[in-house]
Amino acid sequence: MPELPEVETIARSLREGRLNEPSILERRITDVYLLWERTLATPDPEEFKARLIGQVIQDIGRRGKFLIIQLSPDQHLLFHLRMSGDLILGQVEGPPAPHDRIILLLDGNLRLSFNDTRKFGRAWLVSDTGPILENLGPEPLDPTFSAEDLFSRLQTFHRQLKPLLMDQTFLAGLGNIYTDEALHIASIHPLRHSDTLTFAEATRLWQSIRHVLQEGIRLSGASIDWVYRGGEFQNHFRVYKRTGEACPTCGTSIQKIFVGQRGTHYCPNCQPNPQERVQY
DNA sequence: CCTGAAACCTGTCTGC
DNA sequence: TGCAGACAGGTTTCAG
Repeated sequence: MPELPEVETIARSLREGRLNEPSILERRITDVYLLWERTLATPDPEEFKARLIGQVIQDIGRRGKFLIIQLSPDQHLLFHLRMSGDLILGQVEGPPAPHDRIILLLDGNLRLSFNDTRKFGRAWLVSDTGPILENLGPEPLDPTFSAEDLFSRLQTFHRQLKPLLMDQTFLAGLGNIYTDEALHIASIHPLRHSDTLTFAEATRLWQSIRHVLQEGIRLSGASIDWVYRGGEFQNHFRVYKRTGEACPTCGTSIQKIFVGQRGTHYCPNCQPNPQERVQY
């Protein structure tokens, strides 16, 4: 499921609570179950359990698509949800749900489950988040991330624009949905090479990236298929999963192509193909 | 340096 | 109905 807005939505709901769900702040971890070993990246299962039990949750944050649960100044529990991961909080009742991979029991009869159908997700318990997070690019919603920053970074590479935007070392947080949406709003073709964008185009792209991410967060993320629940950004897609439907801007039929092995949706009128532009 | 393919997984949907 | 194949919100690794 998760791109930046979905991870941010989960982080906020765990931190602040929401309807019928309490905050997990200040809760103590009373027990740990590892139901699928490969979900745990580090440390080994025994140490994982021993170091977690008794810890109290101090804060919940996010960096890119990583969800970060801070337990103490030198104990951080990180989750990456990859394609199908989710964190589900509920009362302890009955057996684990299908696809639960890691379960934390919290005081107050609460159960925090890392549920992940496709088993791509990972968890890390580390004293220092540096090695895991240090290669991530800037946070797109950080107030210090400017259009000038994006423009200069784009000029550093001669790469297809969409895969570059989804490269987490270039920019942290965009995935397939929000990249397609941002490129459509900016009227830029996904196959443009990054160093061909003008400053005006880079500025439009910067604005559209921040806009779609903020809208995604405002709408509590996108809920598609069997994964995730609650968000409604999926009702506001302009191009994603709308192949053959009318472009909301000009009415042209939305096209789907593959870019870097990922399904890519765009409007051939609003986002002209660079290879078809007449060269003088 | 850049691109594409494959791998890691399970579930759903489409088409024959 | 059954079954093969394509595809899905991500990332890593390898070949060319």
